[in-house]
This record gives sequence, C-alpha cells and structure tokens, in this order.
Amino acid sequence: MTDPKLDLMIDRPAESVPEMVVRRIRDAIAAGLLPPGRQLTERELVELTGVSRTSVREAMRHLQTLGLVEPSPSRGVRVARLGSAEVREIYEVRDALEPAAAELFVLRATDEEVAALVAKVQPHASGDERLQAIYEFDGLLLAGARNSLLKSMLEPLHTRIHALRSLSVTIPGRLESSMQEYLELAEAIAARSPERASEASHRHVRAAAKAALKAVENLERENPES
Amino acid sequence: MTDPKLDLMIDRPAESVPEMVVRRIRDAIAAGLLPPGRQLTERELVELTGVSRTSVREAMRHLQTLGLVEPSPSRGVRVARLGSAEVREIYEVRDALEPAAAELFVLRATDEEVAALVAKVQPHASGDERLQAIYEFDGLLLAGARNSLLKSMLEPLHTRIHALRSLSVTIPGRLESSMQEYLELAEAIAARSPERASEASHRHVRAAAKAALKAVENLERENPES
DNA sequence: ATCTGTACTATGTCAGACAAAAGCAAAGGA
DNA sequence: TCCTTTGCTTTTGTCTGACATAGTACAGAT
Repeated sequence: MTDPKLDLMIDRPAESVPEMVVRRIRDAIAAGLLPPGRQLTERELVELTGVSRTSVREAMRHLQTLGLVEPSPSRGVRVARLGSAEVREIYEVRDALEPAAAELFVLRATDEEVAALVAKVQPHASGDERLQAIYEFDGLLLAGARNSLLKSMLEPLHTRIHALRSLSVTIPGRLESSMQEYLELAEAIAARSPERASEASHRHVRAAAKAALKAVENLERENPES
Repeated sequence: MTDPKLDLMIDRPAESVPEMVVRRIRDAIAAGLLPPGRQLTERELVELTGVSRTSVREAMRHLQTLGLVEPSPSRGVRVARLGSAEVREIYEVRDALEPAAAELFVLRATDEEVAALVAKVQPHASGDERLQAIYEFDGLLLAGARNSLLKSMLEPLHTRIHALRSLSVTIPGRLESSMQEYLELAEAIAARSPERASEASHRHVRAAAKAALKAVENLERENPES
C-alpha cells in the first residue's frame, strides 16, 4: 500500500521526437499552414523543427503511410493533394467503416457514453462550435466502439478530409442537413438500435461524400491540377 | 524514335533497402520462421539482413504500423502475438471492409476479371492448392474493386491473420464450408448483384471470424499468454 | 535468501559522410 | 536565335560512428 497523498510520479516525455514532428506537421497541414502541393525538403524540415535528419525522415515516412504527404519524385515529399479520385476512395472506405463503428458503439457503449454522444448534437450557436462538436462526436463514437484498430484506421481518414469538411459545409444547406443526419444518428444510438445506427451513419457518409466530391470538383475546375 | 531492337533498359531496384527488409521479415513471419513473441533486436536484424541499423529501424517502424511487430519495452520489438482481442478487432474491421470490396468489385470489374475470379473457386485437388486459390481470389477481388486505399488497408489485415487462416481450416468441416461460402460469393458476383455479393462476403467473414476466434482460443488455452 | 551496486546491453537521437539521381544553368553549335 | 550538351548543385538514400539514457542481469555483501 502506498501513501495516497504521496505523488512523486515522474511524467516522462510520452512522445518520441519523431512522433512530435508527426503531430506538429499534421496539425500544420490540418490548419492549412502547409497547403496541398507544398514541397517539403528534408533540409527545410530540419531547420524548421530543429531535430536531426534521421528523425525528420522517420516522421516523413509515417506521414506518408497516413496519406498526408506524398513522395514527389526526387524533390522529397509534398503535402498530399486531394483529387476527386482520392476523395472517392476515402469516402468508400469511410462508408464501410463508420457505420460499423456506429453499430459497435450501440452494442458496447455505456449509458454515460451514449448520453455524452447525444449531448454533442444539441443545437450550438456558431458554425465553428458545431464543427467542433462534430469532431468530438466522432471521437466519442470511436472510443465507445472499443476497437483500437478501427480507430487507428478511421482517424487518419478524418484528418485527410479535414480541409474538405470545412469546405463542404460552405455548400448552401449542407451544414443544416449534416446536423440533421447527426441528429438522426444520435437518435438511433439513443434507441440502442444497431441497424438504425448503421443505416443513419451510412446515409450521413453518403451525403458527406456527395458534398465533398462536389467541393473538390469545384476546386479542380477553378484550379486545374498541375 | 529509338531503335526497337535496341534494349538497354536498366531495371533499377524497384524497392528501397528498407522496403526489401520489410518484405523479407513479413514473409518470414507469415511463413512461421519468426514465431509470435520472437524478440528481434536491432543488432540481430543488422546481422541477419546485412543492412545498416538506420534501414533496419525504418523497416521496424513500418512493420509496427502494419501490426506485424510490436514494441517490447526496452527489448526492441517482437513479432506480434494475436490474442483473442486482436482477432476480434481485426475481424470486425475485415467484416466492414471486405463486403464493401465485394460490392465495388461487382460494380467495377470487367467481365474478364469476373471470369478470372470465378475460375478460382473451381474444385481443386489438394488443400494447399485450395488455400493458394483463395489468396489469389482475394488478390483479384481487391484489384477489381479499384480502390487502392481499401486495398492498402485490407492486405495487412490478411497478412496478420495468415497464420490463423491456415490454423482455422484444421477445424473439422471449416475448409468445406469456407469453400462453399466462396462459391456463393462467386455466384453472387457472377450474377452482378452488389447486394448479394456483399451479403455473401459478410456471411463468409462472420464464419471465418468464428472459426479463427475458436482457433485462437484453443491456442490460448493450451498455451497461456506469458 | 535478499538486497544493492555495477557493468552490460539496447534503444533513441544526433552528426557527418558519400554515391546516385535529378534538376538547373551556362556554354557551345546549328 | 534556338537547341543541345555539358557540368554544377541540390536532394535523397544509405551507411557509419558516437553518445546519453534506461532497463537488465549478475555478482557481491549483508
């Protein structure tokens, strides 16, 4: 028995250096600071991050497997561009995984987790708050599904389409119907119906795919791929 | 115009050194030469492969993201053990992705690809031939689904459960029912019915999951986790 | 038999070096 | 003037060596 008042625990750096680099670059990409197509040479990254080339290279490899950067022939890597082909593939996979996650959530989440999830779809003031609530909704869903593999596959997908998500909601009426879809999903989950939850999730992803595809096609029309 | 008789093309190594290491280690694990739980120190790998520690480390990181090896605290990495929890997670994901792949195959594959797929489920002589045919079936399915992301997510899963697959078919009657399931899937695909194909694939994965889970639980009973 | 200290081993990270490949720019010829 | 060719520079891929840190194992002491 240890003294409950005694807390001498040392919190050691939970992340390795390359992991920190991955996180920082990922966030920078998500925030739009590193736009799609941006070239990243190892030299530049070493200077930007202050870590050695070894660590930079390891981080780049990881970001590559996440699909956030892509090799640029003999120019290092560049921030991945999302073309309509990639968006199609991503949404096809998401359309397979996310309904499954919703179903597993219904089967396994505690009542508290269900309540927390439902709370996220209550009406919010600003658009930013709603987007934030949606991200938290997704996080709760993935946690309650009790499948770390599923989580590790879906999260990178969400990251990749992050930019597109904020873009899709600019399509008139998309944000409203999206919130409606989330509401229906939450209702199905609250009712503890795996089938209805799966169906609702499926409908939502399909609608989101349509909006995202339209958004990216608009982008491609304005800005033909180089 | 170059002289058509003149062929001086140099076929350069298509794979980088770390990629070769990944492939070799992966195959060794799949073949059972590196059994689950086997410790792998960097030093040993450097000696076994003849490449530098840098490349070995990069390969290990990649194998880690594939789930084939897992970090072993301050002992480097070890070949991943498949516990019932991991098997459950893997099959839940597979159950989400593979029916989707079957559906996409129906929608997109050429008639030739369908014919090639159907040919794989014709009766075969030995059990080994049947297993081989099944792997080729999966490869064709993934190719015809026209989704490289889906492919890159399902293939590592197949690799991870490879050992279990060969183990599951030792369960009496499993091989026969498995072949029956593949036959039904092939029929649904030949009929170009996305729904039936998805359903058939779903049934197959569920049955395989059950068999795999039973197999791994037998293993765990005989050989309690250390 | 248990505890303690020390040496060893393994990883994480860094710095530097070199070859190979690709792009770029300048020089030279039509 | 324009095209080709040549050489330089940049960048990646890989290797080597080095050091700090952390965990392990063994031997010696109590």
